Amino acid sequence: MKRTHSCNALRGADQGKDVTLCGWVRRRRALGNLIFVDLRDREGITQIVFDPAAAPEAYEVAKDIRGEYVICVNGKVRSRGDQVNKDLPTGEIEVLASSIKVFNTAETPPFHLENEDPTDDLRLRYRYLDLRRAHLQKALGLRHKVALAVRNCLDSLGFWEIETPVLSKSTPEGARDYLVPSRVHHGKFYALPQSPQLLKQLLMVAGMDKYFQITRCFRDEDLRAERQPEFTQIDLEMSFAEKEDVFEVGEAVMKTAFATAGYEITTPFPHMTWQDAMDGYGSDKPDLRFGMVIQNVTEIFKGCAFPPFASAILESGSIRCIKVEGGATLPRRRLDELSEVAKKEKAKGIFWVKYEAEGRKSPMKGLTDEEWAALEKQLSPAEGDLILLSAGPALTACKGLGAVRLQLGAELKLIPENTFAFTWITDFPLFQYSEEEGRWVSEHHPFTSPNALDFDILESDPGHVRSNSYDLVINGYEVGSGSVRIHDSKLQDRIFRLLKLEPQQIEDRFGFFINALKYGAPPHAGVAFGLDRLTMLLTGRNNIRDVIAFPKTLKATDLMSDAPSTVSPEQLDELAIAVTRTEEEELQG
RNA sequence: GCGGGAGUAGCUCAACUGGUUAGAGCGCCGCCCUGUCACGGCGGAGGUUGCGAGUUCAAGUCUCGUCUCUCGCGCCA
Repeated sequence: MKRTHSCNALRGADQGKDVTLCGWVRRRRALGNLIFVDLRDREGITQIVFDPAAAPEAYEVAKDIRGEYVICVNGKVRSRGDQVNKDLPTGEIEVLASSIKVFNTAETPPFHLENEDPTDDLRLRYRYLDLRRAHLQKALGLRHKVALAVRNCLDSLGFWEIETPVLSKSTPEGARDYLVPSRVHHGKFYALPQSPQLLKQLLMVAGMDKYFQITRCFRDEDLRAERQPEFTQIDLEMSFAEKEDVFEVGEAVMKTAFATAGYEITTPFPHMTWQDAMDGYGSDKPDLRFGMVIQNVTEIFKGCAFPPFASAILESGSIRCIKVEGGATLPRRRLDELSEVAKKEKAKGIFWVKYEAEGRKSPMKGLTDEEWAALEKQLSPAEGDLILLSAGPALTACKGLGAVRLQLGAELKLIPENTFAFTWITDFPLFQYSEEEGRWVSEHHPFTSPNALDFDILESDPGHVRSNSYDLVINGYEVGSGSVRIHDSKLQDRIFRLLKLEPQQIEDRFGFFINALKYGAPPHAGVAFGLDRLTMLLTGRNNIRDVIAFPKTLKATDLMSDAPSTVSPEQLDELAIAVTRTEEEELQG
């Protein structure tokens, strides 16, 4: 029996057709001498009827089928008359079975495929069953469509998809690498790419002009809800391009991706400097779906007698605040909790002012009438509002309030559903001082071009050098990241030296790359978008696992196949590798 | 590495202040039922309360340790 239709294909107009459907038994309902089966495949559900009067042999077989059996049914489409099932696209019809073939039986699944998500470990252990569930089938279908549309979009813009190796060279600046031992060269290792960064730049040197690749990247770092050890990037690079050119391409890609999911979006996207993002939202990935912008009120409290403010200003700190509309109803206990949230970001805790019917209420004592008046002039609080203030170094005060802002945004339901707020964040600092390593390290990666305006302070004031880089932020998620690259080997060398890399280290790790820059490297720029996070946003989920077929746990294990696992002594010997301690030994102490 | 949450029947959960034989819904098995679609009715099976110690006359419940999953911080150029 060859399948003629999907389980979501048949409609009222198909009445009388002979069809063959294949799929899984979603549910069987036996009513004495009549059996209904909901047959499910990737596309949808069709009701099958087994009637002993019409097909006694098929009916006998159908008596014994159970949930998740794999069957093929031959039959005739017929109308359900006035018994339409409005919940199904195929609800107007059913198929009266004339014959049935059972391809395979199935054990009772360990969880209900129709209900809410069961616990995560169970889902991952039986991922092949979890994937039969509608939301995952939809997500993977959409992911495919998005990737396809993006490929076509980039092709139409003149980009070529070029593959780069997965077995590549370790580049210890940045995230931990996944290593692959070499059998041929004992003691040497390949690394799985954290991104195809250097190779795509070399493709620019090679004259490929416009490159893209939808490719897997690997980072051996601790995981989060939106972070997996291996993930897929829409990676692209273009020659003779400035950041505006990358924005244009990136916006075209986003427009295509969102259109695939049925969302019309507006381009170009707004821009915001890193400094403005930190000042206004306390984050380099601000969620712009709601307001509650952080304000600077330092000027108002210059010379203030309130000790926490006075000492903050004395230490050249800053006083920042947010106005929480309708927040005056928050109980004292909740305000204390929010203060803890701010403290987790190393802020000093927050002070509050409530505007109630009886008037202003606040534990802050010793503020003058002028100071109150100035604060209220700037924030114009209405009755029922709450003002939260944080004093201290500007960055930590903002980060603390930013964390509070996010919690309140969710708690007070200020975040509209099904909306997308896009922003390019620009002008990141190029370097960040690492106390741990006692040197400046790249904020982004060491191939990022500094802002030309800051060339002359590169060595003298590295902390204030801005980079020619940009992130695409959507709804508080970093969905893309890119930069204009350094294409001058002398400048690249200067950056490496500034990062205190030894000449020998530079030569060993990046020598081939610096060398390539000497052979006619064009100016170039690029960006990479996270396909997983993008699809996650498009499906309205908040976990990346829901758009990946076979994801790993937060501890980077695969519960289904039990990877990672031990290997045989023979395998290790062939690689000249000795395991000095195992997880089990470490656990025993 | 740090902090929070969860772990009780196949699944989702309940079990008060430590106290009877650890329950419910769904699922599963059997019988009945010709228009169901979360079918219905009757009956039944099913438990090492994650694991290990401890306190107690008595532990699902309290204490300590540990494992797994998860959320966040650090980390993630």
